[in-house]
Amino acid sequence: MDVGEPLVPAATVARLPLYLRSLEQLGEDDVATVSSSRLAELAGVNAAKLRKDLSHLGSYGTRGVGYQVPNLAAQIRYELGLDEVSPVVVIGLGNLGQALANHAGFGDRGFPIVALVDVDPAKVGTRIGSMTVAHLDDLARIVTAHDVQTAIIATPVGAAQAVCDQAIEAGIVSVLNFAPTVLQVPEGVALRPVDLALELQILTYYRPRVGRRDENVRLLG
Amino acid sequence: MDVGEPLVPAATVARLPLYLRSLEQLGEDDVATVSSSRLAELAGVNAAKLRKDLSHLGSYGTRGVGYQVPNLAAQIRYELGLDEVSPVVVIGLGNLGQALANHAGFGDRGFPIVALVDVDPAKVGTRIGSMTVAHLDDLARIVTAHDVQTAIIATPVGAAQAVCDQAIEAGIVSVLNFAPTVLQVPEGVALRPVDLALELQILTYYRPRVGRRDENVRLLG
DNA sequence: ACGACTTTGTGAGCCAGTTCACAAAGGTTG
DNA sequence: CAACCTTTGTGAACTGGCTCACAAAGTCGT
Repeated sequence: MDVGEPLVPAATVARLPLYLRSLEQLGEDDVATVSSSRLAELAGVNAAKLRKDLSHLGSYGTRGVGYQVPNLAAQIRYELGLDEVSPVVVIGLGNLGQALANHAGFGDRGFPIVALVDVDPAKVGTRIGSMTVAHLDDLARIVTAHDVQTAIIATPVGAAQAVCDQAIEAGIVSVLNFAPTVLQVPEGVALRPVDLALELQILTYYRPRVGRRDENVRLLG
Repeated sequence: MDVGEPLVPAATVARLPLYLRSLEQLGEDDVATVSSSRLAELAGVNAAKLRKDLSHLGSYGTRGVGYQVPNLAAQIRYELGLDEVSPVVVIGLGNLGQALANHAGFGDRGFPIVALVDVDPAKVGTRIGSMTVAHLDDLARIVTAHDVQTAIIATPVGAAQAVCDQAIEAGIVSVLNFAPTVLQVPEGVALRPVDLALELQILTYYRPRVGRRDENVRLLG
């Protein structure tokens, strides 16, 4: 477990930010150390799973005591690549895009939004929050100027693939897609889809309903 | 595979809305029938997996032809419980909450937002889109009046658990949580967390980086 | 009516991820 | 300093989900 570089399983990677979130909350309360069982409780996962997850990043807790809160947080940040700030561009400024542009949660957690882009002439040039909307054609210039690697796509479905292609062409290597459609990206580009209505649809299945087996009604990852 | 009621695996349930989305797109183009391989391609999954998923809902395709598009869509809708419209209330009208309130994607897909709720006196009484913001204290009344079962929580972290408890008290049985914190809900209430910054953090791990193993750079569910 | 072709539905094997349970490691106390 | 207590790190068993591959079922052209 430390040959070359240990490979972290996808399921673990998806949970590391969750642990980090809890650790940051603990840090704000000046808690110096935390046990796996307590941290697992905060993160809403099983303690054994948490320990196994942490073992993948070669983390050192102290037996009998637990983990150093700031220490472990730093290790997770390093592993995820969060040790430096990642500027983000938002593409598509409909309702959702505008909200995401204003959403403080991104900047607070290391993803400042540094540019906004759209194609609609009615939107280009207007100000949203403290930024001016640029035209999609300027994307390549913006990406280079701000060294942006991450794009949030919030365009209509019809435009999403073309916009995505253009963003990758401009140098984007990491895409968070809010358009409810499947995007194709070349090898070497990271993509994550987020479909808000789809989440509600999943919830609906688990919502208790009459005349249906409802044993499996519970919370889910 | 049809004794009593077949139980659908969680992984399958999470994909059904994805299939439905593709089917609805096909339907708009008046495509009558689709093969598993084509549908799988559209949904971005493996064809065998798609067929196994559909087999869980006892769906009948025709060998040599494929699936009837409207038919299969209806079956998935039924299985998920989407055969009737589910009104939703948004709680917490900061930046994100306001955007979600205006987001057309919910109403379009069967989840009309029928009420907005906040505690801030500066917000209560103001209009957002076509709705007036009500006070959190009115939640129980609203839930009963509109027969709302689903709440979207978009409050700050500090308020989220209390608000969630209150919503459940008021009769909510299905919660989509945008506050970046773990919520506890009683048995019988369905909960799904959505943490937008967390998605970016996961992306960051898979984004190609120098001086790091980067073999596993690809798209992920 | 029959043969060629397409595509489904699924058994079997496989792989990843989860849980269990415990030995080893460190701290702490008398 | 030794016995005790807590908590980690992990091997081993297990579970669920994924993929493969193919027989069965159906269509379509002739």
